[in-house]
Amino acid sequence: MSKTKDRVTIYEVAAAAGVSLATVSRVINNHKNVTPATRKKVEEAIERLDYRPSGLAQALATSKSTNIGVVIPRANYVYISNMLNGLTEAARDRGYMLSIFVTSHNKEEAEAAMNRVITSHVDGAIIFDDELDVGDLQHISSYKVPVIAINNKITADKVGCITFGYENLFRQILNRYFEEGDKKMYFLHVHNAGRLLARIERSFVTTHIEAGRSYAILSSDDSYTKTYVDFLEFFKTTKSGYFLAYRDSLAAAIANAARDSGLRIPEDVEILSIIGTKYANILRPTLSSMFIDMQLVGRKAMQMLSDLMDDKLIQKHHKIESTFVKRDTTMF
Amino acid sequence: MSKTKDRVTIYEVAAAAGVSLATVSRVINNHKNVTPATRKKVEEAIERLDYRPSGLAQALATSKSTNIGVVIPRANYVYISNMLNGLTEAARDRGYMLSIFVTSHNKEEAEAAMNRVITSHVDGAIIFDDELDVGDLQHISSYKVPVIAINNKITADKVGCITFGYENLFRQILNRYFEEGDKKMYFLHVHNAGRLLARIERSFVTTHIEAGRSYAILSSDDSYTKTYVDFLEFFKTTKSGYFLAYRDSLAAAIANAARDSGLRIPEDVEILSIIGTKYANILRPTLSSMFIDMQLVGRKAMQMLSDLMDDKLIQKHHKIESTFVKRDTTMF
DNA sequence: TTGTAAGCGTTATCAG
DNA sequence: CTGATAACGCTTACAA
Repeated sequence: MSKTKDRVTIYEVAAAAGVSLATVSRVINNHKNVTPATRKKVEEAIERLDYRPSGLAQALATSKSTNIGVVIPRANYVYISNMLNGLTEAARDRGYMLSIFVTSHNKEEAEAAMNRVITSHVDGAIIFDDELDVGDLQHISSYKVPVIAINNKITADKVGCITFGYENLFRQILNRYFEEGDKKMYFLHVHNAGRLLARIERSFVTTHIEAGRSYAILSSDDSYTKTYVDFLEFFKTTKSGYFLAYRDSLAAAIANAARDSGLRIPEDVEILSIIGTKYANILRPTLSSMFIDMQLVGRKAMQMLSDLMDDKLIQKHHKIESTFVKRDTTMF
Repeated sequence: MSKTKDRVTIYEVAAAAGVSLATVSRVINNHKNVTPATRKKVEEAIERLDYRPSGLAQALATSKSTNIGVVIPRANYVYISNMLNGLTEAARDRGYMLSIFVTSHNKEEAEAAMNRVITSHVDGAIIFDDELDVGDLQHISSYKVPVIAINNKITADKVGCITFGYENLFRQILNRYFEEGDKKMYFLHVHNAGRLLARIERSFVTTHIEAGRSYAILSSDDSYTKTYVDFLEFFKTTKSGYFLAYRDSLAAAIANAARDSGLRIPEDVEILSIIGTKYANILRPTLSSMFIDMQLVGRKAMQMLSDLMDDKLIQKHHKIESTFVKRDTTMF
């Protein structure tokens, strides 16, 4: 049988060191009131037995798990992994581990994830899933789980949030283009790409309507190859336009298709990548893009959560502005 | 004070339903031997009190945490997030959560991470950090933690591994080039980029030596911009070469610098991206690259771990071969 | 079918 | 300074 030796417990250490388990506990928690001599005895026993305390038992006894739950959508976008990176580093610096929960962009799964977060007994949660509403988040925080919501404007008792400043800048870009540019604008609609995109799409529509401009929504798959092929077809008949794509790879698909169709960028075809990453600068033509430093978002979220858990988060809502970087795919 | 109501426990549910806590436990664990009537009473009480069992207490009682520890290097490379994605999905399908531990590429941190994995009481671990050796992994598995090591050929009692088939293919590519190509080869050395790169670099050297060929190692920073600037300089004096770069962004830096220096790809400058991602196909020129499906690696790792935990992993070592895709940056 | 009680591995509150 | 002992919230024989 694969019965390896059972986990060494604090009792065995106590026995080996000839003290009580209480003393061992004091040693591993660096409590004062332990004679150097006994401390040494205990430490040697620990070393000898290769003892590691059980985080589980500690968590149960102290009701602190040093675990942070992170809920993210399943899509493996570069910007999400950037955020995860900021999160992991900030968490590590504070001595927390991260438990990852993935969801799709749908409400049921998001709520199921919530339940798993609750039962998993985390000390706090960072939730990047805009399918959840105030009720859901209040619900989880009623379990004494402080929450930072990302991309979801919600504040409540133990709930803080980080939102992205996209729409203002986006409108500005459009309005400026209405004045100085001359091409018709096309928005790439991606099904189920989350509420952020949906909100931007709405901005796109209303800004056009307010300006009395015509526009078009193009339905797209969230895949480079498919989009590339579609646009090769598209550019057979349409020879110019200003295209707004959700992410770099989609924007690149349009750029590549345009070039391969003999169109000039940005003279004939202009493209804006809405959620830019570092690839916007690596791809050729370099992509004009809107940008948010997701690594920063991750770090900030962890910092806010940390404050929230200590009951000293004053600014419960933090807004991170996006920036616009003009590169080769737009005129301005 | 922020004293929200305390967590509802199984006792309160039992009291509310007028049964004992054992019965409640049976209900939440779907044990048979519970009258529909009592089951209903209990379920109503659960609903009414909005009760969620504590995963912590369950884990302690059953010594199963349904948690898998994942150790990954801190670098936020696309291929790592791809793997993470495969991992998260496979884990979710099996009802596990993932606890993430990040390390840098150094042995001490890796060992510290090991300790955290051990105390965190996970049911199994997936370790993608090639700084650890057999001893370290045996050590963790002596705590009854089954382990799958990725990119590290180690098998032991409760240890399985996934390795990458890189070197053979790599040597093949080089040897073929020795026959048909004519440029001098340059290997981009990146400091602290892990043992996989180091191993490939060694292959590079020995293959050249065996063939009696001269070569060069170029020291590089792991940054697109820095590499791009360096190569702009480099191409002022050197006008041709076959360059081997660790990842897509570095390969793109060379390609862009070459083009911006008026050099032709692949006639003057050839480039191979060693760890290709989907961007190899998006970038222009498209990058010839070696490729491993890291999402698959993640899924496979989870599957092997799952088998290992059930004591029915027969093939403890699984090798995943890389493939070579010729694209625009090489002649063949 | 249901209840009682002994763990699971710690921490923490008392006495001593 | 150290040692009993009661939690922490749940599972699981064993009894009833």
